[in-house]
Amino acid sequence: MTARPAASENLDYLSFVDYAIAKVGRELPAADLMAMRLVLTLHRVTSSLVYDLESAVHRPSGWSWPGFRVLFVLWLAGPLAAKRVAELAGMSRAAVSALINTLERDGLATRTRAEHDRRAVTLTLTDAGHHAITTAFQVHNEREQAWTNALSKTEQTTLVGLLDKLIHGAQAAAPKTRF
Amino acid sequence: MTARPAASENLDYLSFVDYAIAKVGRELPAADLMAMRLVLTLHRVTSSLVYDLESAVHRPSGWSWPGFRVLFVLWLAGPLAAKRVAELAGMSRAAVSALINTLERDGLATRTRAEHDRRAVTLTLTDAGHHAITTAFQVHNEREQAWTNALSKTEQTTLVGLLDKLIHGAQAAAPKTRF
DNA sequence: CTCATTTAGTCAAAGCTTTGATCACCCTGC
DNA sequence: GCAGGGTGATCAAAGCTTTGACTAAATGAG
Repeated sequence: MTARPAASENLDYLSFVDYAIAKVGRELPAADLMAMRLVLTLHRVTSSLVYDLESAVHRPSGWSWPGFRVLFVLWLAGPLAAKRVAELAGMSRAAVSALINTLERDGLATRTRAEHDRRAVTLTLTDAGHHAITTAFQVHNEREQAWTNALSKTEQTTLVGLLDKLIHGAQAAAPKTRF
Repeated sequence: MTARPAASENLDYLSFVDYAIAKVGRELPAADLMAMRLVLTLHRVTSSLVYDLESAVHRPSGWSWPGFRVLFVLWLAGPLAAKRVAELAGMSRAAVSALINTLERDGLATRTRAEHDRRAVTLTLTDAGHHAITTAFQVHNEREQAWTNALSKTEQTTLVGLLDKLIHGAQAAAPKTRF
């Protein structure tokens, strides 16, 4: 995990983490290098993972990662108000609104005015949308397995536990998480 | 970590993970639920973290998270060709090109034609850019500490180790990671 | 009942992202 | 020395993101 920092000419995306930590340690001795390493690593792992899933699974099928997230929420939590979709998928209401334009155009979801609240819009998966998400999810899940197979079941459980602890602790520290 | 799945009306961004896993387990018994949980959790933790850092630290100072990433790379690895910045910051050359337009306009970085290769462009931090990134990084790092304080030092080390193992394993499995 | 406040959704502006041209330049082989 | 192929940067198109403004509808206080 901490190979000897390479010279700056030989760096790549991953080895840059070690290099950066060594350099910041010299430039700003007061910095918390462990916090820095953790955030940098977390971000790089997740970016690589999302990039891989999007480019290997979703874009070849003609959709985007955000579109997948919306379809996924609608698939599992049924017809929902746009506001609820935004909360569960972790995006703004405006983003859901824009995304639904695309999904509706492609025939995957529909927008209907809600019964009791005429401001609200209810989003529903079409049959085509349901078929699309179940098909896509299976390929998606196979790819997830390819990634997680690098860890034993015990390690996977430990990792999830630590991530849960991290996010619940963060909520307690009251950072601005929107969610 | 696995509270009893809530009814769909009471879900929020975090509890949706448990709900989704329970539901997929019923709908698609062949799915690997642990892989699903790991990816979902990893994505949600990282999104929350990035959103917090961006909205609490970077946007108030007038820059974006991607802009920070470019400045960070230039700060630590010195004047660099645009291509190298793209590799180290984990974005496309086109993205760097667009980002530098903004950074140059704001006086934080400069573009100069490279000596030996007149196609290439060398990116350099201005004094203002250097001051901006060192100031921003310290606030950034304090916020990183607020997050990571939820874990003990031992847990932090374990988490980084597991993330490293995950990404190195993923590279071995040859997914499309770009990096 | 009515006026003020809150809330849902959409739009606009600005920025970042990607892929796929396109142009300029380097470099190797003949 | 020069043609062909490879490479660096930029641009264009399309999509997603955010915040903030705006409309319309629900709600609540008096």
